[in-house]
Amino acid sequence: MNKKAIIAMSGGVDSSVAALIMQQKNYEIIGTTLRLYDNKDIGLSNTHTCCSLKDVEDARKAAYKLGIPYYVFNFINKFHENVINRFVQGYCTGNTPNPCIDCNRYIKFDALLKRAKEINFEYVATGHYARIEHAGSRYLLKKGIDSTKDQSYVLYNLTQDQLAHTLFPLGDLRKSQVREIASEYGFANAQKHDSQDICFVPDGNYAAFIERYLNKKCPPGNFIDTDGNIIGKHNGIINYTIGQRKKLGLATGEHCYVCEKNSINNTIKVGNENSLLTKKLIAHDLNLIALPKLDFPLRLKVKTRYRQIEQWAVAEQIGEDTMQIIFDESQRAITPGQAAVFYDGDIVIGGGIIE
RNA sequence: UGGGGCGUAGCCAAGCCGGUAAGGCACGGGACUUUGACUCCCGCAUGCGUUGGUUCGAAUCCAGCCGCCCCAG
Repeated sequence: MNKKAIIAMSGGVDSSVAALIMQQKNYEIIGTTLRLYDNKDIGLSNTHTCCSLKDVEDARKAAYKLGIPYYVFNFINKFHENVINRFVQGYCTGNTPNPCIDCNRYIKFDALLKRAKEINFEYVATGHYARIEHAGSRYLLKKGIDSTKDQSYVLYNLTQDQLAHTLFPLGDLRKSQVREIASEYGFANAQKHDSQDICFVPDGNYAAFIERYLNKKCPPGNFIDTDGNIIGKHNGIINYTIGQRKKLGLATGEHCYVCEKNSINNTIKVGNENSLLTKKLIAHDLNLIALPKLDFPLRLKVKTRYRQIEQWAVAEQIGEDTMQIIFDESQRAITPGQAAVFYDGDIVIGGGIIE
């Protein structure tokens, strides 16, 4: 009997091709799109057919072409609770969260995987550019072959059990190949543009989203320089993130960057480029993949944001759930709330949240 | 009131022995990007406090007026 897999189909070219490949590998598959929010929750009118609704139609079309069953699963409550809420709370406490990481952690590879098991499907497959390898006693998460598209960073939270039941059919392919395959097969979305921005903030204005969600304005406060002098007014702490230069409105003669956010005093400290440099970070909420625990300091590479080349560092586990990272070279704008992900070559050792 | 100095874009600022408004910051737009940022590219004063004058030509020279700053009584 064929193995059974649920394919998470976003309506994009990647997950469509992922489904095609799974089918060609003789898995018994069904396609599904996750309903994560109502249009009205994200400030779009119900009649607005852009974004999520359009994507559902694209996914349905792809599934129809493949001749596979297709369902829409409702995860609105879970998404609200575990992704949107954490996102909003993160910003309000002065952090800069990455909601894609939470969505993978709580929705795609937790809620969806559980749903799959309930209906006797062994695997969840997605269109992520990453690879999973069963090596010895452990499942390893590795970078996708296409380094420009690698998404292992946003998947560092996967557990051994989740990895055992997850498939990434695109991990060995390049994006250009995926588009070719889609084109040859005749998927309508073969040339569809890559998604960008946070999915529940389609206009990119996440600060306006937060204020709408909380139904209150985030209070303005002071910009202070590195000596503590007040040098201007900010529009609310959620509008800024560490390392940000634009939209500060501070004409000091040189570039000014956010280097610290204080949600208690509602102040934002700004300084020059050099004041953003740090060699050390502490990450908590750890998930280790390649090994259960780090028994001794390990030399590896670390990414502190999605689009970044990994940097050499030494990692030392200093608590049950805490990792200390000391970089060889100073890093620019290490940002609380973002994830630090540890790599040994192509292998994801694990990761945690920067504090 | 007398003496001195200064008024160029949202901010700072060059130009000032006349020849048709540098630059930086800020801001706006675009590129990049499946998070927020960063980065890169493009744009950004028909006008130099104001009114006249001299001149082929004035931010630049001259005069009046307005405003601000400093010193002195």
